[in-house]
Amino acid sequence: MVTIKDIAKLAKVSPSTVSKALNSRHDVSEETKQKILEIATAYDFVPNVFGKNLKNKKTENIGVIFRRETRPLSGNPFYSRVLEGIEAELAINNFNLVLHLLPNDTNGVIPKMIREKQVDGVILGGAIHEDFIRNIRSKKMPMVMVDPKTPSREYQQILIDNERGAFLAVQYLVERGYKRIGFISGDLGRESFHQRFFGYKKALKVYNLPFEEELVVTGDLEEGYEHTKKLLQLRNRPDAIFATNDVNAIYGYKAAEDAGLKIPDDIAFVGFDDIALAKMTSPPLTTIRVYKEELGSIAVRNLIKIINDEEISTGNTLIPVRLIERNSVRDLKKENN
Amino acid sequence: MVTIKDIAKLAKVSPSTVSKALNSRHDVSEETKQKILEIATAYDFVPNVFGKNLKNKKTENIGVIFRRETRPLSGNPFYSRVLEGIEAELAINNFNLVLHLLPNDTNGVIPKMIREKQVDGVILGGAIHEDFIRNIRSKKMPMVMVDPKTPSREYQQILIDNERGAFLAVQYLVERGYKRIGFISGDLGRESFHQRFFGYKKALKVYNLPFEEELVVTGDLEEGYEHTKKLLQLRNRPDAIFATNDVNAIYGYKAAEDAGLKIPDDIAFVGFDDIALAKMTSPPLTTIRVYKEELGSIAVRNLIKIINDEEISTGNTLIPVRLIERNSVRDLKKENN
DNA sequence: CTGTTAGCGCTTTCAG
DNA sequence: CTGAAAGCGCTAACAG
Repeated sequence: MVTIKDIAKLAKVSPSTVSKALNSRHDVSEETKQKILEIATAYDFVPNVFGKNLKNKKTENIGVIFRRETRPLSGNPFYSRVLEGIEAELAINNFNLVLHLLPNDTNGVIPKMIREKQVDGVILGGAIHEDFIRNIRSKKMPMVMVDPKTPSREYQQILIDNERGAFLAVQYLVERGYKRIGFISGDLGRESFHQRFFGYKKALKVYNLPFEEELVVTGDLEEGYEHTKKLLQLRNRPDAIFATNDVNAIYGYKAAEDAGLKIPDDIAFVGFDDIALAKMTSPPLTTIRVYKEELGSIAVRNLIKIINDEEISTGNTLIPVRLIERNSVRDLKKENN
Repeated sequence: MVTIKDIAKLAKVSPSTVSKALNSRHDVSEETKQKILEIATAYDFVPNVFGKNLKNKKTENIGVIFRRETRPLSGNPFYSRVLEGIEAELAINNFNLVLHLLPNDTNGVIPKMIREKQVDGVILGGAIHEDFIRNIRSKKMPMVMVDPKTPSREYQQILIDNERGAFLAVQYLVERGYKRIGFISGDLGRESFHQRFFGYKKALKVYNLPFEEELVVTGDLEEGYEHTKKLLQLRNRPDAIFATNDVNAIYGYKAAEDAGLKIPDDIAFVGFDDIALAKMTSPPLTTIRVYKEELGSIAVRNLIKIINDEEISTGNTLIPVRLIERNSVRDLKKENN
């Protein structure tokens, strides 16, 4: 292991001069700096992070904490994409990504990396328990939350434009002639779903459609099958279903098929998230695209700003969404002409 | 930030005694040790990793490097599960997980964590380029490879029992009366697929079925649609298809449907991997289950042994597989009676 | 512009 | 059994 001392000896200067040269300080002559840099590269010198960090109290590590979802289908396709966005952005900014997955039974144990202060900041994602968040915050660690379970003004949050996404979905259906639009969703206690519900109601109001309690079924993240079944058993069943996540929509497909209905001929579906699977189903699912990598990338950029004190550590960032048209909705109006 | 010095002062002993007490050295009296430990907990003392590591040259970090696949569907469902297995096992062993995803255009740049020696060892996964692996090995970093693209005896590999898996799949079909079994796969240059091909041929031989070149179609990871289509256009089309990964099988479903065939009535499918999606398709896919978390967990355990010099750094570990019976194959024999 | 000195927090001799 | 001293690799303050 070649150290700064070795380089100093080779360059016939003092270690501090080497340090200055390597860190592009201004109090070194261009000449010696060049010589030192040459030798450093020649000997493949890499500064020891631990020596460095002991001094500057910077780790160049960012912690990423996601909740591990029980059902692999629900959490993964979404969060693994967010993670990719985070990873790419961190790599660009020369940070290491230290990953920790939280067991579902949030046992409140603070992860090693936080306890031992091995990260300069942390990004949280998924339905993380409030107690855990409070624990982290008590450590005064810079932090950013991606798609939080509950809203808060006490730390930075990167949010999906859920309300608008839901509005777009319902609007799309209404404009194509659908009038009884079912709503199936995971627990509305989760902020994202709550906002999507709000967008759904808002669209109904804007288009003068009645809001009917019986068309709303919510519960577990992946109960789309049961939810859809319930809606289909109504005396006056919906002609379309808006699912607040794609996984639920896809389970809904199955319920519709089992009930002998053809999609989109007998019933239309619109999802939310645009997971990879959405375009592989038959028919491919019309859905609201969430820019998952973007969420991750913005989270990183904001966190870095907080760490560098360039930005206050609260406030929200809203990531836009977009409707992706596929084949799970037909245009009733066009066909009626 | 409370340091070992502070604790020393509070306990009225020297810093070195505190260090000994905290590390359960034997040259401290039980009495002082207890006192120190009490104070340490009372003041919520956590040793500074950087001070520690500067001394011991241990980082308590393990690097995990996966190749980021272009098509999210192919790599993710498999590797994100392996990653979960790795994470859980590392957490148990009190290591941090430092994640790095390799761009597809392996630009040969060594990740920061390796360059700066911030990890004690590294786990590689996915179709990683040979040059990159060589680069890492030149750093003399302990390493373990999960499901390697190419075999090697120069480092530890954690392998799936691919040959047996493929054998089981084909055997299952043969025993149910299938005689013309198509084989669709990603590139056979990838070791896992090559072994599955071997298992396929072996089973045919054991059951005295002819091996027919025209029934084998290989290529890109997710060309299952095209591959299946090609097989279905044969004058004498196969009565079953064995796909070396579930994603291909599921694309194959679509090709079969588009050709007006019912699964499993007109054609049977068996996949490989058992990704979460496999049981959600219609019909649910019979496939070979790979214990993905297990792969990750074993990788970690072996790597730790290598780091601790308890095990030589070469050799393979084979993870067993199992056939999961669902509804994409019917029993031709039973029905013929 | 350069080098000396001190110190980040911890561990490890080694003398007492 | 305890503590003083030295040092891991690096940086910063301050003389020169």
